[in-house]
Amino acid sequence: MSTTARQRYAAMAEKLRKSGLKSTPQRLAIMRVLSESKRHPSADDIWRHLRRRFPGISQATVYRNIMLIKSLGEAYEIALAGAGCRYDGRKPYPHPHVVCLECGEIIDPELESLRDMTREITAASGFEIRTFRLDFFGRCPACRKKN
Amino acid sequence: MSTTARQRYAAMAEKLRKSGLKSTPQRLAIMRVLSESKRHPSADDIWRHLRRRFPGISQATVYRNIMLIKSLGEAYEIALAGAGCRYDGRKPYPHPHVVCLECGEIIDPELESLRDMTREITAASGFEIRTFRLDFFGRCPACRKKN
DNA sequence: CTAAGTGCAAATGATTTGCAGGTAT
DNA sequence: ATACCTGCAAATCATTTGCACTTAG
Repeated sequence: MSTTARQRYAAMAEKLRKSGLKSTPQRLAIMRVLSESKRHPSADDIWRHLRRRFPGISQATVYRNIMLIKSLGEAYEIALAGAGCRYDGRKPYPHPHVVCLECGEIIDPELESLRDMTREITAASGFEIRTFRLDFFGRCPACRKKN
Repeated sequence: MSTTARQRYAAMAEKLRKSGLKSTPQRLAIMRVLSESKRHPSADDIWRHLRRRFPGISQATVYRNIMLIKSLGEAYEIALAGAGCRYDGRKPYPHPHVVCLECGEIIDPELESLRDMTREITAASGFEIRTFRLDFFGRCPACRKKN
């Protein structure tokens, strides 16, 4: 693993400090969850998790801070169809996902062909590509064995 | 153009008839809009459009019928982040989109590299890929000229 | 001190559902 | 005749916002 959770958290907290905004306990705790979670948690997941330590924390605070952290460029929003959004604080930039339709597992593949595809689109459409969303859905190796 | 709006509408209406469900005027009108619109309309767009001919039509009817048409395999839901869903009745199967961040235009590119990418994912992850969502966002040629 | 942040509850906006009356087959 | 449908309004669900009260710097 090239970047550790600790490093991600430090980078987030540092960016926050530099921004001049306040480092509240709730805000830092949300950053910690985002930096550590490999599960692409939803706002609700984060809220539930933090209620242990901050019994009175409100969902509004979680949403507001996720929004802030996104705007600092330190979290990436994954909008999977149907359900609400999920967030990735470990790779805070657009990247492809592969989602298992049976167990819900999400993996982040490295795709050599992504560069080619972007080029192909630019050539064919004349668009200047800024970002993307690229999700594949199927059955993971474990679920393929089960059935 | 390989398939005309007329052909798409006929295919939809035919599938509906075969399903044993009723061919109500509202339902057929929604199919007509979906088969003709190149704009990937939202449920609200369709509702607004149909209010001319059906002054009392409700949004619920539009939503219920879009859901039905989707389940017949005759429309494809495009879940763009932020805004609500939009629908494609002309290509009722998964396909990539390129969306202009400024004017909202959506085009459907043909991507040679999609096959390669699917292969690459299968090889790298062991997933059996069933479907995908693939959206690129940027600025269209017209908007690039403006600024 | 005081701008920024928080909790709470009410507001949103897209979509859905319950129900009573209509309509296609 | 009778399922299936429709319109209406109320209900969801995730997310956002207004407001009065804290708190970090």
